[in-house]
Amino acid sequence: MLNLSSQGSKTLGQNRDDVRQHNLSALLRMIHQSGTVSRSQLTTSSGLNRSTISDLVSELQDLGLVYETEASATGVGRPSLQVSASDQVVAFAVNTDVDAVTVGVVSFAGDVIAKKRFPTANQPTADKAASIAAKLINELRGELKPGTRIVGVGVAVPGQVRVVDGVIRLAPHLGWVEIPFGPMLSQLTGLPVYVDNDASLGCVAERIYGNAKGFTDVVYLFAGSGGIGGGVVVDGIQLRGAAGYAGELGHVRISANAIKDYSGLEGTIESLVRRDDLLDVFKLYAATDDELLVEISRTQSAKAVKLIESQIDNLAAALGNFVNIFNPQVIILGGFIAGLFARDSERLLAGLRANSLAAANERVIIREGGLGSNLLMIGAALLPFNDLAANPSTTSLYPAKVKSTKS
Amino acid sequence: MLNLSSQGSKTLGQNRDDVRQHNLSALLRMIHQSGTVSRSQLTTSSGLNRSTISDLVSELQDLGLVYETEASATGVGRPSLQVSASDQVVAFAVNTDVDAVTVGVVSFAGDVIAKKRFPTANQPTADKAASIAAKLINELRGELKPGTRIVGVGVAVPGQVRVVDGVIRLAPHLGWVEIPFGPMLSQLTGLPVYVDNDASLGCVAERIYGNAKGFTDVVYLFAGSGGIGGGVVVDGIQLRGAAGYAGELGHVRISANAIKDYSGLEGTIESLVRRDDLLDVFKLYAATDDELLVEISRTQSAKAVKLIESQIDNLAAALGNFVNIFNPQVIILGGFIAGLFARDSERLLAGLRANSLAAANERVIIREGGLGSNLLMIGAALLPFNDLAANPSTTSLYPAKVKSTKS
DNA sequence: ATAGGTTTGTTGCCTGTGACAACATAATAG
DNA sequence: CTATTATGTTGTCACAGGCAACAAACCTAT
Repeated sequence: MLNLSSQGSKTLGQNRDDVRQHNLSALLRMIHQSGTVSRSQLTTSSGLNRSTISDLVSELQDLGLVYETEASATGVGRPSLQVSASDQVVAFAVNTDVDAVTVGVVSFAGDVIAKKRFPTANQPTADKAASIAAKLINELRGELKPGTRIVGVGVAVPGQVRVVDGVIRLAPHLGWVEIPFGPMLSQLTGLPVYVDNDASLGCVAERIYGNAKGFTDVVYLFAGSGGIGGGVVVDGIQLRGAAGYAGELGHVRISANAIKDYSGLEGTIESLVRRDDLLDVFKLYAATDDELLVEISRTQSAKAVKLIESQIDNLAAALGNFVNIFNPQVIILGGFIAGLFARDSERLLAGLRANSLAAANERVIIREGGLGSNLLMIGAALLPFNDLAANPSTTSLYPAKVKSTKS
Repeated sequence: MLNLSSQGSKTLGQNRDDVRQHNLSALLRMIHQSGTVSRSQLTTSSGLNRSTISDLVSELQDLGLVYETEASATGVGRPSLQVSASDQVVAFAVNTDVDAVTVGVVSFAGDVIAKKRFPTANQPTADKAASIAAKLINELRGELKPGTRIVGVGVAVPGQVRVVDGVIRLAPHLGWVEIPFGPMLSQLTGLPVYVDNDASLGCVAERIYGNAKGFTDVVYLFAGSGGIGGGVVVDGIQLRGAAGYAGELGHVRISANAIKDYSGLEGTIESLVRRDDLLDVFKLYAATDDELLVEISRTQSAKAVKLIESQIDNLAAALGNFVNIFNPQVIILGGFIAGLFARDSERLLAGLRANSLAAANERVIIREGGLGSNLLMIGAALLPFNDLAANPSTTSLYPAKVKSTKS
């Protein structure tokens, strides 16, 4: 019941059935990512014929994945029909964090319909987290409108995930090692479960719905209480590597410093740009990100400023590396490092220029993330949705109400 | 006359003509990369029907790109026809280096048919290099067998290249800045010219013909007198980035050290793992790579050993970063760093483990490059050949003998 | 040798898919 | 109200690949 998403298209040969699937899939992906598109837009951007689009869209409609509405006229000529992603098709998004398990319902149109957060006293064990997630999923499943169909469950985990089989190899903050979380949750819910690293999913979410929308080459860096995670999109495709561990940007070494990070590596960004250090200097304990960002932006304390400048310099060195390695169009910053950038963007940009090749850094755009608290819900839900978009006519969907418990 | 190779397949829609092109292209790529394949192998690995393969192969044959031969029987059943890449179709490969301009003739089958090296006293200017390259190309062009057809010219440059238009942004060792080398050479030869970074091309060459053959996720690192360059293949596709500057692995910072590398960046691998330092300690001046490798392998001098160990440790830190970032299946080392690995592979592997996440490093294979002195010839020739393979029926070829000079 | 089995090449026919053209429909412009 | 423009719809067509039947070339066994 565990699926692996096929994103790298290695179509060596292509028989004729594949063409239909490919076109169906391409259209569905466009509709999914836009939410709503007109049929004429689909025609122009796909290069297919009007009549073909008509045929394909009605097939997607028959599958219940999209619906058409008449649009009010905007110009000359007959107004084109608007095609929208169905809000009757949903995925569950799960985020297992140190202090809570969060489950959301995300529609195929990209909206977070519902969200439940279950706080935990300490880091939950994997078993505990799985049963909490399953419980929340079942509650939310019961609250769905009748007729709603479920694609599957996407899980965002702060750790290294073997994507093919949903095994969490190491989640240092949770203390999880070699946990087959995907199969576990699949067993409990009877739904297909997909698991990936949280920052990688954040990157993909920002690329499709957020501040990296429209770019093909994106570097994403997220810094939270659990260290620094990263994600990369190369030529429009998520960087996964051989087994799915690629994009561990927080553990990139930039210094011979012997301070270790949460995964035991020395001199990495994660070890040098620490949220706790900021909290210490501000004498804040257990602050929210918003409170921390306010302090970063307004502090005048010499000690705090010095720390901030040091963190900016280290961040700049790391970003310089990423620019040399990936030559991205845009770098998205999430978490408190976005605050560092906001505090002194000139210093960060100067450091970036000093640490990277001119040709590669001359056009890089640095931005904060744009998706806020729904980032991981949207990102995790993209896992099942991507699989649906890849095989629109063969992916099986699951009903809102559970009739019989099947494993 | 300057072409840009289309490797990232962003086929949103797909009309029916595209299918034929796609299949033709897929077959041709298989034949190109294998040199010779049987038709039955093409059938099984493409998934297409026997009759379709027959049809497609005869079209490729009509285009003069491949030819068929009868094979001696190897087992039960009718022996399958062998399909080979034509050796009547060639590309020129150019390498502009500090001490010479080298031009080779590479057949579509992957063999280096001829090679001419033109030594230069100092670093040549770009104009000089272009005219030398054009002269060598014209000489070699005259020596081609009649009937040979030319796909184009591929240029490997030690520097940052904007791939789309063949402009060399910065080649520090050559002292070239903002040189439209592609258009210049295209003007002089009347042939389409493709330009890319040398190490990136080396990576692709190793992946297709060398020691990374068959792998989809490859990191390549080459260290020579001109510093350290890198190339990356992700999910079977060359990492290029937004403008083609991606993969500058030599300029990745691993230390806060203030030593600058050839591009002016501090604390990078290129600044810490230097060929000149080794030459100094061995009291070698202007040694060849082979001589240097012998010294590295046999030296017992305490000072030399200490330097080697320090270089290995720095190399390990860099490779650890790449493992965390790319999660590759294999890392290929070229130049004198292959000698470092051979000298003490245990130390390098231990350092790699200390500097990367266990999940990502557990299956990495480290190897030396396998293509030797023809590496860059083969790599550069892949640029025009890739374009040919992408559009087999529409790419125009050029005759061996120049009838009229056309710009 | 000869027959039978196996694998592959070839040929003719069929099917599915998208292109295309003609027409219908719905908006704007005057 | 007509002309123009853009889009949806319908029927026909072309073409690529699948498929089945047959032929060809190899091996093995008797």
